[in-house]
Amino acid sequence: MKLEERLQDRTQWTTAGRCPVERAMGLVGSRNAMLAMREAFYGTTRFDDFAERVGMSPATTSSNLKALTEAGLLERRPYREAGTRTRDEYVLTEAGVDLMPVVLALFAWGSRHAGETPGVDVVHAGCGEAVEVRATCAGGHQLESDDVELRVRSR
Amino acid sequence: MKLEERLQDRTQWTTAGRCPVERAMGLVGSRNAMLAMREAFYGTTRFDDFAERVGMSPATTSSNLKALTEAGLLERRPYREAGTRTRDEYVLTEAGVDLMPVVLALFAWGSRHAGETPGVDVVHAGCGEAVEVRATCAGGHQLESDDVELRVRSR
DNA sequence: CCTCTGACTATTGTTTGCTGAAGTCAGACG
DNA sequence: CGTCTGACTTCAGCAAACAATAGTCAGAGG
Repeated sequence: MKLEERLQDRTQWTTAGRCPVERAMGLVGSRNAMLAMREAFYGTTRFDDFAERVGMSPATTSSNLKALTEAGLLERRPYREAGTRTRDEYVLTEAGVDLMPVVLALFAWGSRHAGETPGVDVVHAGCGEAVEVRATCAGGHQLESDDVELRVRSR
Repeated sequence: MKLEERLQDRTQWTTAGRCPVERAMGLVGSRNAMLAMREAFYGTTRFDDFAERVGMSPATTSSNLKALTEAGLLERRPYREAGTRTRDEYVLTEAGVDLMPVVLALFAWGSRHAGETPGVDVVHAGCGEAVEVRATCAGGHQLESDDVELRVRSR
């Protein structure tokens, strides 16, 4: 990765919450919060299912779902099954869906580098090929590490 | 995201460290560990620079760099500046470079959804266009959330 | 009205991540 | 030989994340 000249001295601007990576990690930076988002992508919507599938206590489930809802990644929506009362389910918002590249990139990295064979793959539903997460520019060109540059926002 | 039929009942397989996302979060799941990786992408290699730019104490810096090195994301390499003694620097390994999509995806998501304007953009060094992180299949097709499916690994 | 279920909340205690300050250690240089 | 610097390590302590258990609460069904 390259840095624009005036960013070379980065002791100043990287700290103190200026970095988007840092702010993102503040929201989904704990293990269970990220796993809750993973579950949301897997289609989980109910409180007890989040708790069981992530393997976290109800208290942790409650605080994580609340934090993710307040951050705008999940939305509470009332639903009703026949013969039961109205309940709330947690569904992904647009901002939540936007986090999918992060989760898929973690999945891909974990499959390649973190220990034993996972047993589960993420594939393109159409062609069955493995899903990869790549950086592209607006033109659609694939980028390598060296093609990426950090710049101060122009305006 | 879709799930293969035999994965529909996922109370079993999602827990107990079977998921690559979970294993990945075990390594870079803390805020400072991820920020240390961000710094490595920004070109930081020295102990004190990691500490200052991430904003973490030397103790935390030490344990994070050690953990990342043991996990194979960073590598210690001796270097020498004229007139000083030999020192070690921390450089990205191949596995470390592979994590770039995760960091870029967090950067992109944070820029769009996490609060104030970041002031810094990631762009394609060649054309200056913003970098996006997208899921693609091996054929290179861009995938939306609905195009992605989870399957049990065949062999 | 009582029970049952899904969805929580509250309490207690433990573990992990982190900070701040102080100390160590190797070797270049005066 | 003593100092200085970069790169750590050690220690004490705090705060957040988390687990385990128990309790609450709303409403449908009996």
